[in-house]
Amino acid sequence: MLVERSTKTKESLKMPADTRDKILQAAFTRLSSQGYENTSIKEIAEEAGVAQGLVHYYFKSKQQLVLAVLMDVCAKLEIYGPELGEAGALAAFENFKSVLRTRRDAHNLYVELIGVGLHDREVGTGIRDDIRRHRGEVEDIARQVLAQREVDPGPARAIASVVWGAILGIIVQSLVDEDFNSDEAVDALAAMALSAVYPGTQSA
Amino acid sequence: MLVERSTKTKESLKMPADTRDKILQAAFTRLSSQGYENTSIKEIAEEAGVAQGLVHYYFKSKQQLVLAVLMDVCAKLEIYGPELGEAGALAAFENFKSVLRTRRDAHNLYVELIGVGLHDREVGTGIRDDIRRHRGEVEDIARQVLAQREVDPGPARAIASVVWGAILGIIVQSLVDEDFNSDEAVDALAAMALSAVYPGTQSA
Amino acid sequence: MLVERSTKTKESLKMPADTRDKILQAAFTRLSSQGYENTSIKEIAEEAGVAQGLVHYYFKSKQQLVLAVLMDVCAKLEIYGPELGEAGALAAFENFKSVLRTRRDAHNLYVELIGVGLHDREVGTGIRDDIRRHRGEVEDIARQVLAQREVDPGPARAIASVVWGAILGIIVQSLVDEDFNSDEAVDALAAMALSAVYPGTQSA
Amino acid sequence: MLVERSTKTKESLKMPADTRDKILQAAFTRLSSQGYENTSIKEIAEEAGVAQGLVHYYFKSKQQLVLAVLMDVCAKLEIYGPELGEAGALAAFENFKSVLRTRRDAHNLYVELIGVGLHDREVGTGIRDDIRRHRGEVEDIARQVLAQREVDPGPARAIASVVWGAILGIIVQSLVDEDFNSDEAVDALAAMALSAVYPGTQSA
DNA sequence: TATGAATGAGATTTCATTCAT
DNA sequence: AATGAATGAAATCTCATTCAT
Repeated sequence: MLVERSTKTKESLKMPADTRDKILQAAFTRLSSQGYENTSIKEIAEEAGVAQGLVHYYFKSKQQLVLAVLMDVCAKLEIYGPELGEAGALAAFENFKSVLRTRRDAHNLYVELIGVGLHDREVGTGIRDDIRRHRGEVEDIARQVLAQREVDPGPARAIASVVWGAILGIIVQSLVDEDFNSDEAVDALAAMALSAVYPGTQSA
Repeated sequence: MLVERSTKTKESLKMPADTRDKILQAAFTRLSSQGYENTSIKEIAEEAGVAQGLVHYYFKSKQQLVLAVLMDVCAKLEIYGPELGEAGALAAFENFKSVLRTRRDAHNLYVELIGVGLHDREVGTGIRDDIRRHRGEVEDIARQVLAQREVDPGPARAIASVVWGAILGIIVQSLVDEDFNSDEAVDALAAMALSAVYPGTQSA
Repeated sequence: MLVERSTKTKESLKMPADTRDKILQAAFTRLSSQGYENTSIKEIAEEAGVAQGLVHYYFKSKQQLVLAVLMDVCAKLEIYGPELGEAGALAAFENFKSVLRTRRDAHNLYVELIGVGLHDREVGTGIRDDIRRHRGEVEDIARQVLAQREVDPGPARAIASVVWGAILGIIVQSLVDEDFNSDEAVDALAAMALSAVYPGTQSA
Repeated sequence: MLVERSTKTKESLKMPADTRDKILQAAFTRLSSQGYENTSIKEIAEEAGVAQGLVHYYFKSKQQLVLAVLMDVCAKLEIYGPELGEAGALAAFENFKSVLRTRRDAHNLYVELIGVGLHDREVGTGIRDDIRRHRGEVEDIARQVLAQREVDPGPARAIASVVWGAILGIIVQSLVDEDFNSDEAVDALAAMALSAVYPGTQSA
């Protein structure tokens, strides 16, 4: 929606969206590298090159600002492509491996905000909805695969819970432990997810 | 309350450990329910029923106190029993299902401290070591199962990365989303983990 | 000065006086209900439905705006009618009883501005002049009554000080204390004022 | 209660009450001379010679501090002596005349806090209770006088409303208008109050 | 060991005012 | 006349930490 405003061809106009974006960018930069509580509004304003008060002009509170940043981040974590079924799943896992390397900053912020969300209603809701959305997407893929294999689609939800959980857990491990071999882990997850589709049917 | 200390049943010395524990307990209570940054030393002291200054007598800083609490929490998250091999794995998964319900407070704190650890060297190290230890234990079990089945134990580490990751991810989802069906998820994880042991060999 | 502008031929032009008045009205509404320091220019602008900057276009500063509002309010506190002498006094007291009910908002603002005026030169001057004017009007009536009764008009000023003081004090009590019986108080004041005219002559 | 602590003969003890009092004194000084909104916690701390944070250590908020100061001020406004009946009334009026000169600072603060109290629940309650108390005391005196004169004590409350109202109004006028002759006003009030006791009986 | 007063830095937030358009 | 983005100062409040007793 912000984009619409910047698509105005007349570049001479005051473009408040630019300022808002500058602040959002600055907030993301600082928050992802320093953490939620170690980042002050003052620092964000400095990073953005604007007066401190302006941050509150665009975002009512620090919480609201963080929430806006979170929404941006969530979008950046998308790992699914256009392909469907098993091919789509494999492509997504492949993509995830590279995202794990290129989006460390976003992951950093995301994981920290999970923690923040545990004690902050609004952030918590944002995180929860994002997790639900992602899990839902994984469930769709699982359902497609199960359909391809012509077996009971029942366990799709449970499988999605595990797969998305493992994705979260792999993200955490790769952030926390510099020695963690994330490629190996993602490959194993892919194998387990795709092979386990059958047995899951019986046990769930 | 202070009087208890005068029950110097053992050596004539005062027993500071009592006080220290009281503070640790209080810190855990408050931290797990309110979060790291929403909990002040003053509140912890009040919860423990001691003077504010005493907290700094036992713990050099808030960070050190949190670190000490973290160690306690890590111990509480143990899910493995004495059994070995596949039976041990199944028992651990069973146990995990109940721990998910009974240790919400510990999980809350743990997950938040993962976030804190991303920007705090000391907490980060504590978390990382704990995660490595857990993953190592899972790896041991995986190795036992693979041995039982007389197949290549090579993928044990990768499997452990996925399984422990999924455990973390399931913890997060159960904390964040009140509608999350964690039993279903753990059952699916158990099925995937135990059935997928074979295919993992080829793909990793 | 407002009048001059509105003497523009009539309705064909945009009527800035309208805007100015809108702002004044909005300021009165907010100030009287929220208080001086709890009301921001931004709120007043919103209440008036104009841009924030426009408030400063019409009023150099918040102080000036408040001063303008004060003038309006003062006019609204008039309690004297056209009648003279004792009849005029009685009518004024009667009128005061109903004003106490219908102008609570104006009284609210007035009383608060008395407080503000104690530490703000300009507001203080406005309040002082208004009080002097009111007291002068009371003094006129007192003088008429004393003349009617053919006694020394000397104590008129002192009586006015008391009567106007009591009016202020009754306003305050009726604002501050929801259980205050203002009718009873005003009746007593009327009785005391009119009966005391004689004895006052001796003691003052 | 604070006094008790300072009555400890051992003057070597840390006397927190001293610090609290220092802050209260400083707050009164600044508030009465600069006004509620023009006085910052920082200034009060400086006036008291303590760190800013200490003010919040003793008083949870600025509001609470002001409330505490208000209580002190209310005590200082007492104008009644030990005498009873008409003599007591006359003495109180006499006393009031000098208090008007000597307690300008307290009156300043009191009047401003009436204004503040209109939009601040807690301050408002404090003011209301104080006004009720004072009015009650005046009512007692009025009742004594009426009893002395053996007439109906019914109008005592109404008379008190007027007399205390006039006292408030005279305070305001003497603060706001440097030319106001307060002695003259108080004398007139005394005369009106004492002479009007009779007619009031009939009219109220 | 234990207390709690005292410190001082820093964080969020509010707001009157200015200014370019 | 009108807009609303932008500024910068200041205010309240919180808090980890220190220190004298």
